[in-house]
Amino acid sequence: MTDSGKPTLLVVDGHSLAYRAFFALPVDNFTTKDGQHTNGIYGFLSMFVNLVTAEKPTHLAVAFDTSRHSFRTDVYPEYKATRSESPSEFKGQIPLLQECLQAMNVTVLTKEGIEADDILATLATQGAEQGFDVLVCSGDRDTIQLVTDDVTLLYPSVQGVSQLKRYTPDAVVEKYGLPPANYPDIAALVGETSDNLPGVPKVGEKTAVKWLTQWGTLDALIENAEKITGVVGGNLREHLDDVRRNRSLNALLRDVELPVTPGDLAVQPVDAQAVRDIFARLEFKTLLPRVFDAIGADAEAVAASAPPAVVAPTPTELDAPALAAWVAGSAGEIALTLTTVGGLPARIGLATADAVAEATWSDAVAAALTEWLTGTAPKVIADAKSQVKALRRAGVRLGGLAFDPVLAGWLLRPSFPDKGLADLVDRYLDEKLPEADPTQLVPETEGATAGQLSWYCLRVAEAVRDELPDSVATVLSDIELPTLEALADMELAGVAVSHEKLSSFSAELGARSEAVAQLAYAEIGREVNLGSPKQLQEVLFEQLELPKTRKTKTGYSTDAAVLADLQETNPHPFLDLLLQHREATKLRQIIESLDAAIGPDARVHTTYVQTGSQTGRLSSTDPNLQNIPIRNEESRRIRAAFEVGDGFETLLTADYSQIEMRIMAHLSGDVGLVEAFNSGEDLHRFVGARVFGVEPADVTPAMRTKVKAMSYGLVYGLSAFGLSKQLRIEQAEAKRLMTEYFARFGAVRDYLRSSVEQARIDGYTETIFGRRRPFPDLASPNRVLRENAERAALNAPIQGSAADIMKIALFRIHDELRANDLASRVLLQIHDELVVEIAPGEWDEVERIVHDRMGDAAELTVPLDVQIGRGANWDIAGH
DNA sequence: TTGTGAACGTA
DNA sequence: CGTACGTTCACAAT
Repeated sequence: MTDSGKPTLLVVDGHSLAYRAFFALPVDNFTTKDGQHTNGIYGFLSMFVNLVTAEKPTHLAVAFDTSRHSFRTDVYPEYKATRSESPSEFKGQIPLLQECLQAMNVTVLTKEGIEADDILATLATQGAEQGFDVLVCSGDRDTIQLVTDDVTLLYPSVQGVSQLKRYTPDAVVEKYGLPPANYPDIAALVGETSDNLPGVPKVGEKTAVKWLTQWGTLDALIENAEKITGVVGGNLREHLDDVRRNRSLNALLRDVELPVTPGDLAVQPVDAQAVRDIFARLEFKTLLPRVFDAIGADAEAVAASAPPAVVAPTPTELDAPALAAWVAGSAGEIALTLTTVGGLPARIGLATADAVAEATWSDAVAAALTEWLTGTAPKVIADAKSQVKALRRAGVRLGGLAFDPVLAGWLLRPSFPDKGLADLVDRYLDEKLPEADPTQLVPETEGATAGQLSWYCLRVAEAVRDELPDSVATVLSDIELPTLEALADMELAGVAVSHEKLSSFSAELGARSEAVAQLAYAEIGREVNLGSPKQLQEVLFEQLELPKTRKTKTGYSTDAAVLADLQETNPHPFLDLLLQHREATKLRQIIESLDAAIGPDARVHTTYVQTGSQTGRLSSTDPNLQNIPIRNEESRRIRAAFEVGDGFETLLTADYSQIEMRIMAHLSGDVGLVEAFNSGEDLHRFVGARVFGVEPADVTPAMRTKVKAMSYGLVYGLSAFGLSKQLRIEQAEAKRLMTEYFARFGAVRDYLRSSVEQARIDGYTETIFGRRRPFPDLASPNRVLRENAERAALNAPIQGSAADIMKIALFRIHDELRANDLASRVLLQIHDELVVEIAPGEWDEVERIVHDRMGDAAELTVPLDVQIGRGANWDIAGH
């Protein structure tokens, strides 16, 4: 009810608003477990709830189009004909949205051959006549004609569906210069491209308004068309038929026969149970209370429909012998959780389907459980690596790791940002994992105990398993879990890093960067913060008046590529000094953080995040040891600080050469590329010879550089534009290069194309070993999103297969070293490289194991080439 | 104190 | 307008 005391009728165009929401919301975050997209539904309902909350209508209806076919297409078959078919991902959401609205007891109106806006027009007209304040919410501009003193249009702004612009008669006049009733006249003259209604050429809003103001009505204008001078006048006379047609089509019907009248549309409380059911299917959680609040719901019905609250059982506290007996008496899988303090076990909690037990960790507990813990009895552990490490620190090597729901959840949805047990409980059980509020000294809610965590872990594991395709389950059991065990040992081992080497280098760089900074200040006559892109922009582009090149979100780029470009076109001593300063401070910063990470054992222990990538690679944090510099001579001094540890003889490095190109050769079966790898010739020389039509011996360094960039670029979905930029050559030449390349290695292109096409059909890509990565955006109507997805989908099977192969090699080496009682151990993995610490006298045997297990990790149509290096530090070993 | 963007290191 | 990562700093918002 409005201030005027009149009832308020809100009528909404469901189709157009859901369509806008569909484009506005990222599909990744709005896809159910079954793969149903819900972004349009969610976006619409969210906006709808806000609208109802803000406007508090007393009467309510939502109208939908039935199909593209309408009385308008009967009259003018080309109507909306240029509109691309709305994507099937969107269309499938409409029936579900209507189901939601029905559950909310909101009247849904459709009529064959009639568009939603005609229904709105009819209800608005009737509503105004019957004394309602009417609100029309639509994304179609034609509804402007409905605006009167009693009818207000709410129109979504460009920023998104959440921002609605209010069109009252005054607002329409302000925006268009004419009252609402004249809007269709303007639109008829200007035309509407999205509806495929061409208007008068060269006539825009301004001219249309001028004419209509002058002549009063469209009919008067048409009658006086002869009097209009100039080219536009001629255009008008030539297109009078179009104008008449437009005007007749953009007039909304106000007398559609409907099964209801505004009076029938009184807002009713939602059907709590039905809303809960459909929202559960769509996996909407936060929306539920918002709908109950906004539309209203019977409190009792809401309570009655709520699923019974799930409360974790209270664990039984047991002593060591009782716990051992509990384990012995339990059949099947047992979930295990160790809470830790300082990296050592603190409490142990166990759960089966019907019992939960826990105990404080002690030597007695460890002793009582050792047989079970180290044996093959199957255990389920969430985020197992940290707990496996804690147990190893306590002297127990866990056996029988059967399942990790966190790893499994990541394999199912590698893009999901949070993947801990709490997120899985939320997603797969639709429950909340009790967590103590860390900001409160005395938390209101207690966090789950070790036993309860195990109880949740076991239930989540069951739910996740249900969703796991066999091939993905195999990746988990045959690749990820064995890898986890190897990573735990690598992290515990750490790598010896020389504080002395680092600190002297750091001091050197510190002095240099200070000296360079002073020289740079002298060049520009003042001191600025050389690390501040903002201040640098001022210096470069204002003070020195250098040409502005690449834009960033916040201004102009000052990155190394831009500075190098500027140095070529507008040499200035400041540029070189700035680059030198950047380099020195960057190196110093890397050194400092590395130095800070050296532990009391003089070693650095990184953490490998097994769920850290979307492709299957590992990532490394605290510190990241996968991005230690190597590119230039100076930075290699950092690698020289990674040394063989006390009690060991030397370091070994082993890396795959061109593994991604080899995988490409294998997957594409390209005869030329396969031959390249089997010929023993240098890959880029071989490819260059083919592409440029010369003998391998005659391939110049420039030719080699080009095909090398091309080959690597292929794996990333490189374009001619990108290639030309990277090689600093003309786009035409880059294009020619690509054409020549594909003429010789056509199967490569065929493979890349078909793999993206297959991914579009399946909705995911797959590696050689069955690891999947979903790509919902391949179906996106948004070109940028779609093309980004295409490049990522092209790369995923290649990068992912390489990651699989390296993981397999890694755990087999790890396992074989242990099985053969060798003290040598793997320390680091850098995607295609391993660093191994060799114990005295073990070089020969370990070298053979590493070489062979890396070489036979996968059976490809081309050999896997492995390069081995040896040295007292990483720099020497890496050569 | 926290979040974001630019920049830059690796494969 | 080339994929996949993590870290640091400056700067703005809080």
